[in-house]
Amino acid sequence: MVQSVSAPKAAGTTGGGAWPTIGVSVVIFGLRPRGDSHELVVLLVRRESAPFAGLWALPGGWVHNGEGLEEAARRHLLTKTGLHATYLEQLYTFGSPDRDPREHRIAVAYYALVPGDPVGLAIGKREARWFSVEALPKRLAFDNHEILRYALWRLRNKVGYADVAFQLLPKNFTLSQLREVYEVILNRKLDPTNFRRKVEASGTIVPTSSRVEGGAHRPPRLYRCARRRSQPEFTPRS
Amino acid sequence: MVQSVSAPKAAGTTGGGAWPTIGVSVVIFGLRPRGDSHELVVLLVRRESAPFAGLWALPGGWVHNGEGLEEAARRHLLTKTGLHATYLEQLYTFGSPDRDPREHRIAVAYYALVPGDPVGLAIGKREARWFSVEALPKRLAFDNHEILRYALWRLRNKVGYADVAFQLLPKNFTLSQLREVYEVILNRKLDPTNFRRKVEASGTIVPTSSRVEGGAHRPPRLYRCARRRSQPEFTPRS
DNA sequence: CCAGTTTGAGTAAAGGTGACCTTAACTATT
DNA sequence: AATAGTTAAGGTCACCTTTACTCAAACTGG
Repeated sequence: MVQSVSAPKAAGTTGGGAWPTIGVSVVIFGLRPRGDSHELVVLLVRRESAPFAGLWALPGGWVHNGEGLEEAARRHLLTKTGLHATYLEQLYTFGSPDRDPREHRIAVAYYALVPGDPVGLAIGKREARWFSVEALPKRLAFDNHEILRYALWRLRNKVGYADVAFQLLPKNFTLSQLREVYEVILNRKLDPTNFRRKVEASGTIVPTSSRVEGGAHRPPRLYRCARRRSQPEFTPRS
Repeated sequence: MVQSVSAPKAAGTTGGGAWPTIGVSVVIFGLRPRGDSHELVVLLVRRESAPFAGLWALPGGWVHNGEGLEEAARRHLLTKTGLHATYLEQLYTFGSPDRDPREHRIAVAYYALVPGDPVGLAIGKREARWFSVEALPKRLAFDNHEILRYALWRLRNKVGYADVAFQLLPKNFTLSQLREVYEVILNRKLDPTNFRRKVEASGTIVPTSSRVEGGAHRPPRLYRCARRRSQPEFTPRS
């Protein structure tokens, strides 16, 4: 029953901040064509004001009172980038007192996957850009480098045991496309035959009747995800 | 710089709450003798004041300004129970606006493992008790039932691929003891021979020169964890 | 019509897992 | 003193999964 009357107000140097404030940060993963292949990219926005003005940062912001965390993440995702994420999962909560020089601000980090080739961003006034995960800016605002590193680690892990790769593809896809997603995320080549057998046995994809014609090779069959909207295997509702 | 001046208030009883407040909750797992075996138990404290007065709840409380999240979890763990956890890992952040009837309070949940047989608690004034995970109170305060369910799910998953089981045992232990920890957590019998082979091959334990004498059977060798203080495989520093 | 590509299917070796058997070493009982 | 009962510790075998590799099918472009 520790109840403080003074609400957190732009605390930091001021003596008024009794409790940490809270916000969300979203690591948005996408797939971008690169040569005859693709690369894994993340979306960063340029900070306009202090602290870290001019540096690139993860999209995010405040959590309103009465607003759920995932709801807040979706809101910032949409208003800052115009993107709809098909997949959104809580990552970790970063709460080091010195991660924001102004005040003790806790960030609940999420990561999102957006399907297709998200080249055009419906951005607002903010400058936003996709960065290859292999060529990130040297310095990012706050502890965003650490958040990103963790998100990448989690995605690479998760792709090994959960059906999360579809979320980066359009509704229908060939097995080659799906395999390429895995290859890009894991950063290594996979055997086409073994990959096919594994994913077919897992029952997570369903063959379509249509094929892709026009290639200089045998026309591949199109597949779709067996159960659309696959969410995290255990989703706390709160 | 999404600094909304008009903050949604309606923050519980206090009129000043523009943003959600933040706290930590800790799921503390222990091992308790039961018959000639053991059972997995969690520590709950009785709430003295509203809301949910009289109900059992997870230990926890506020995060101070300038205090790290894990630091806060350790503090509440120690002051409310007198226990030192050998293992502490962030679980999930629960932020549903209606999880606390008074105000929007976000809870960063941790789970902890305490070694040995933690029968005696150095509790303060609060009433605290160990509950078997098989016989929890019907109703818990807040969304603590959900947090607990998730913690148990995570522990059961984690024990399959990470070396966390040692954390519930004293420094030296026999393979039978270690196996029993797995059996209790997973709630099923394991083949002693196959378990031995697997854990020996994993290289996570080191044989000691000593054995346990006095049993009505061949004296078992004592082992210890290969790398003590095994922390989460990826530990964000922030 | 042939070269080149990817699709899609199959096969054999290697490694891990689960079920089961056997011996070792000690205590308690007869 | 012998024996039954217990768990420790080591081994084997069948089965499944993974990995590496081979090969035919189907299409396009020259």
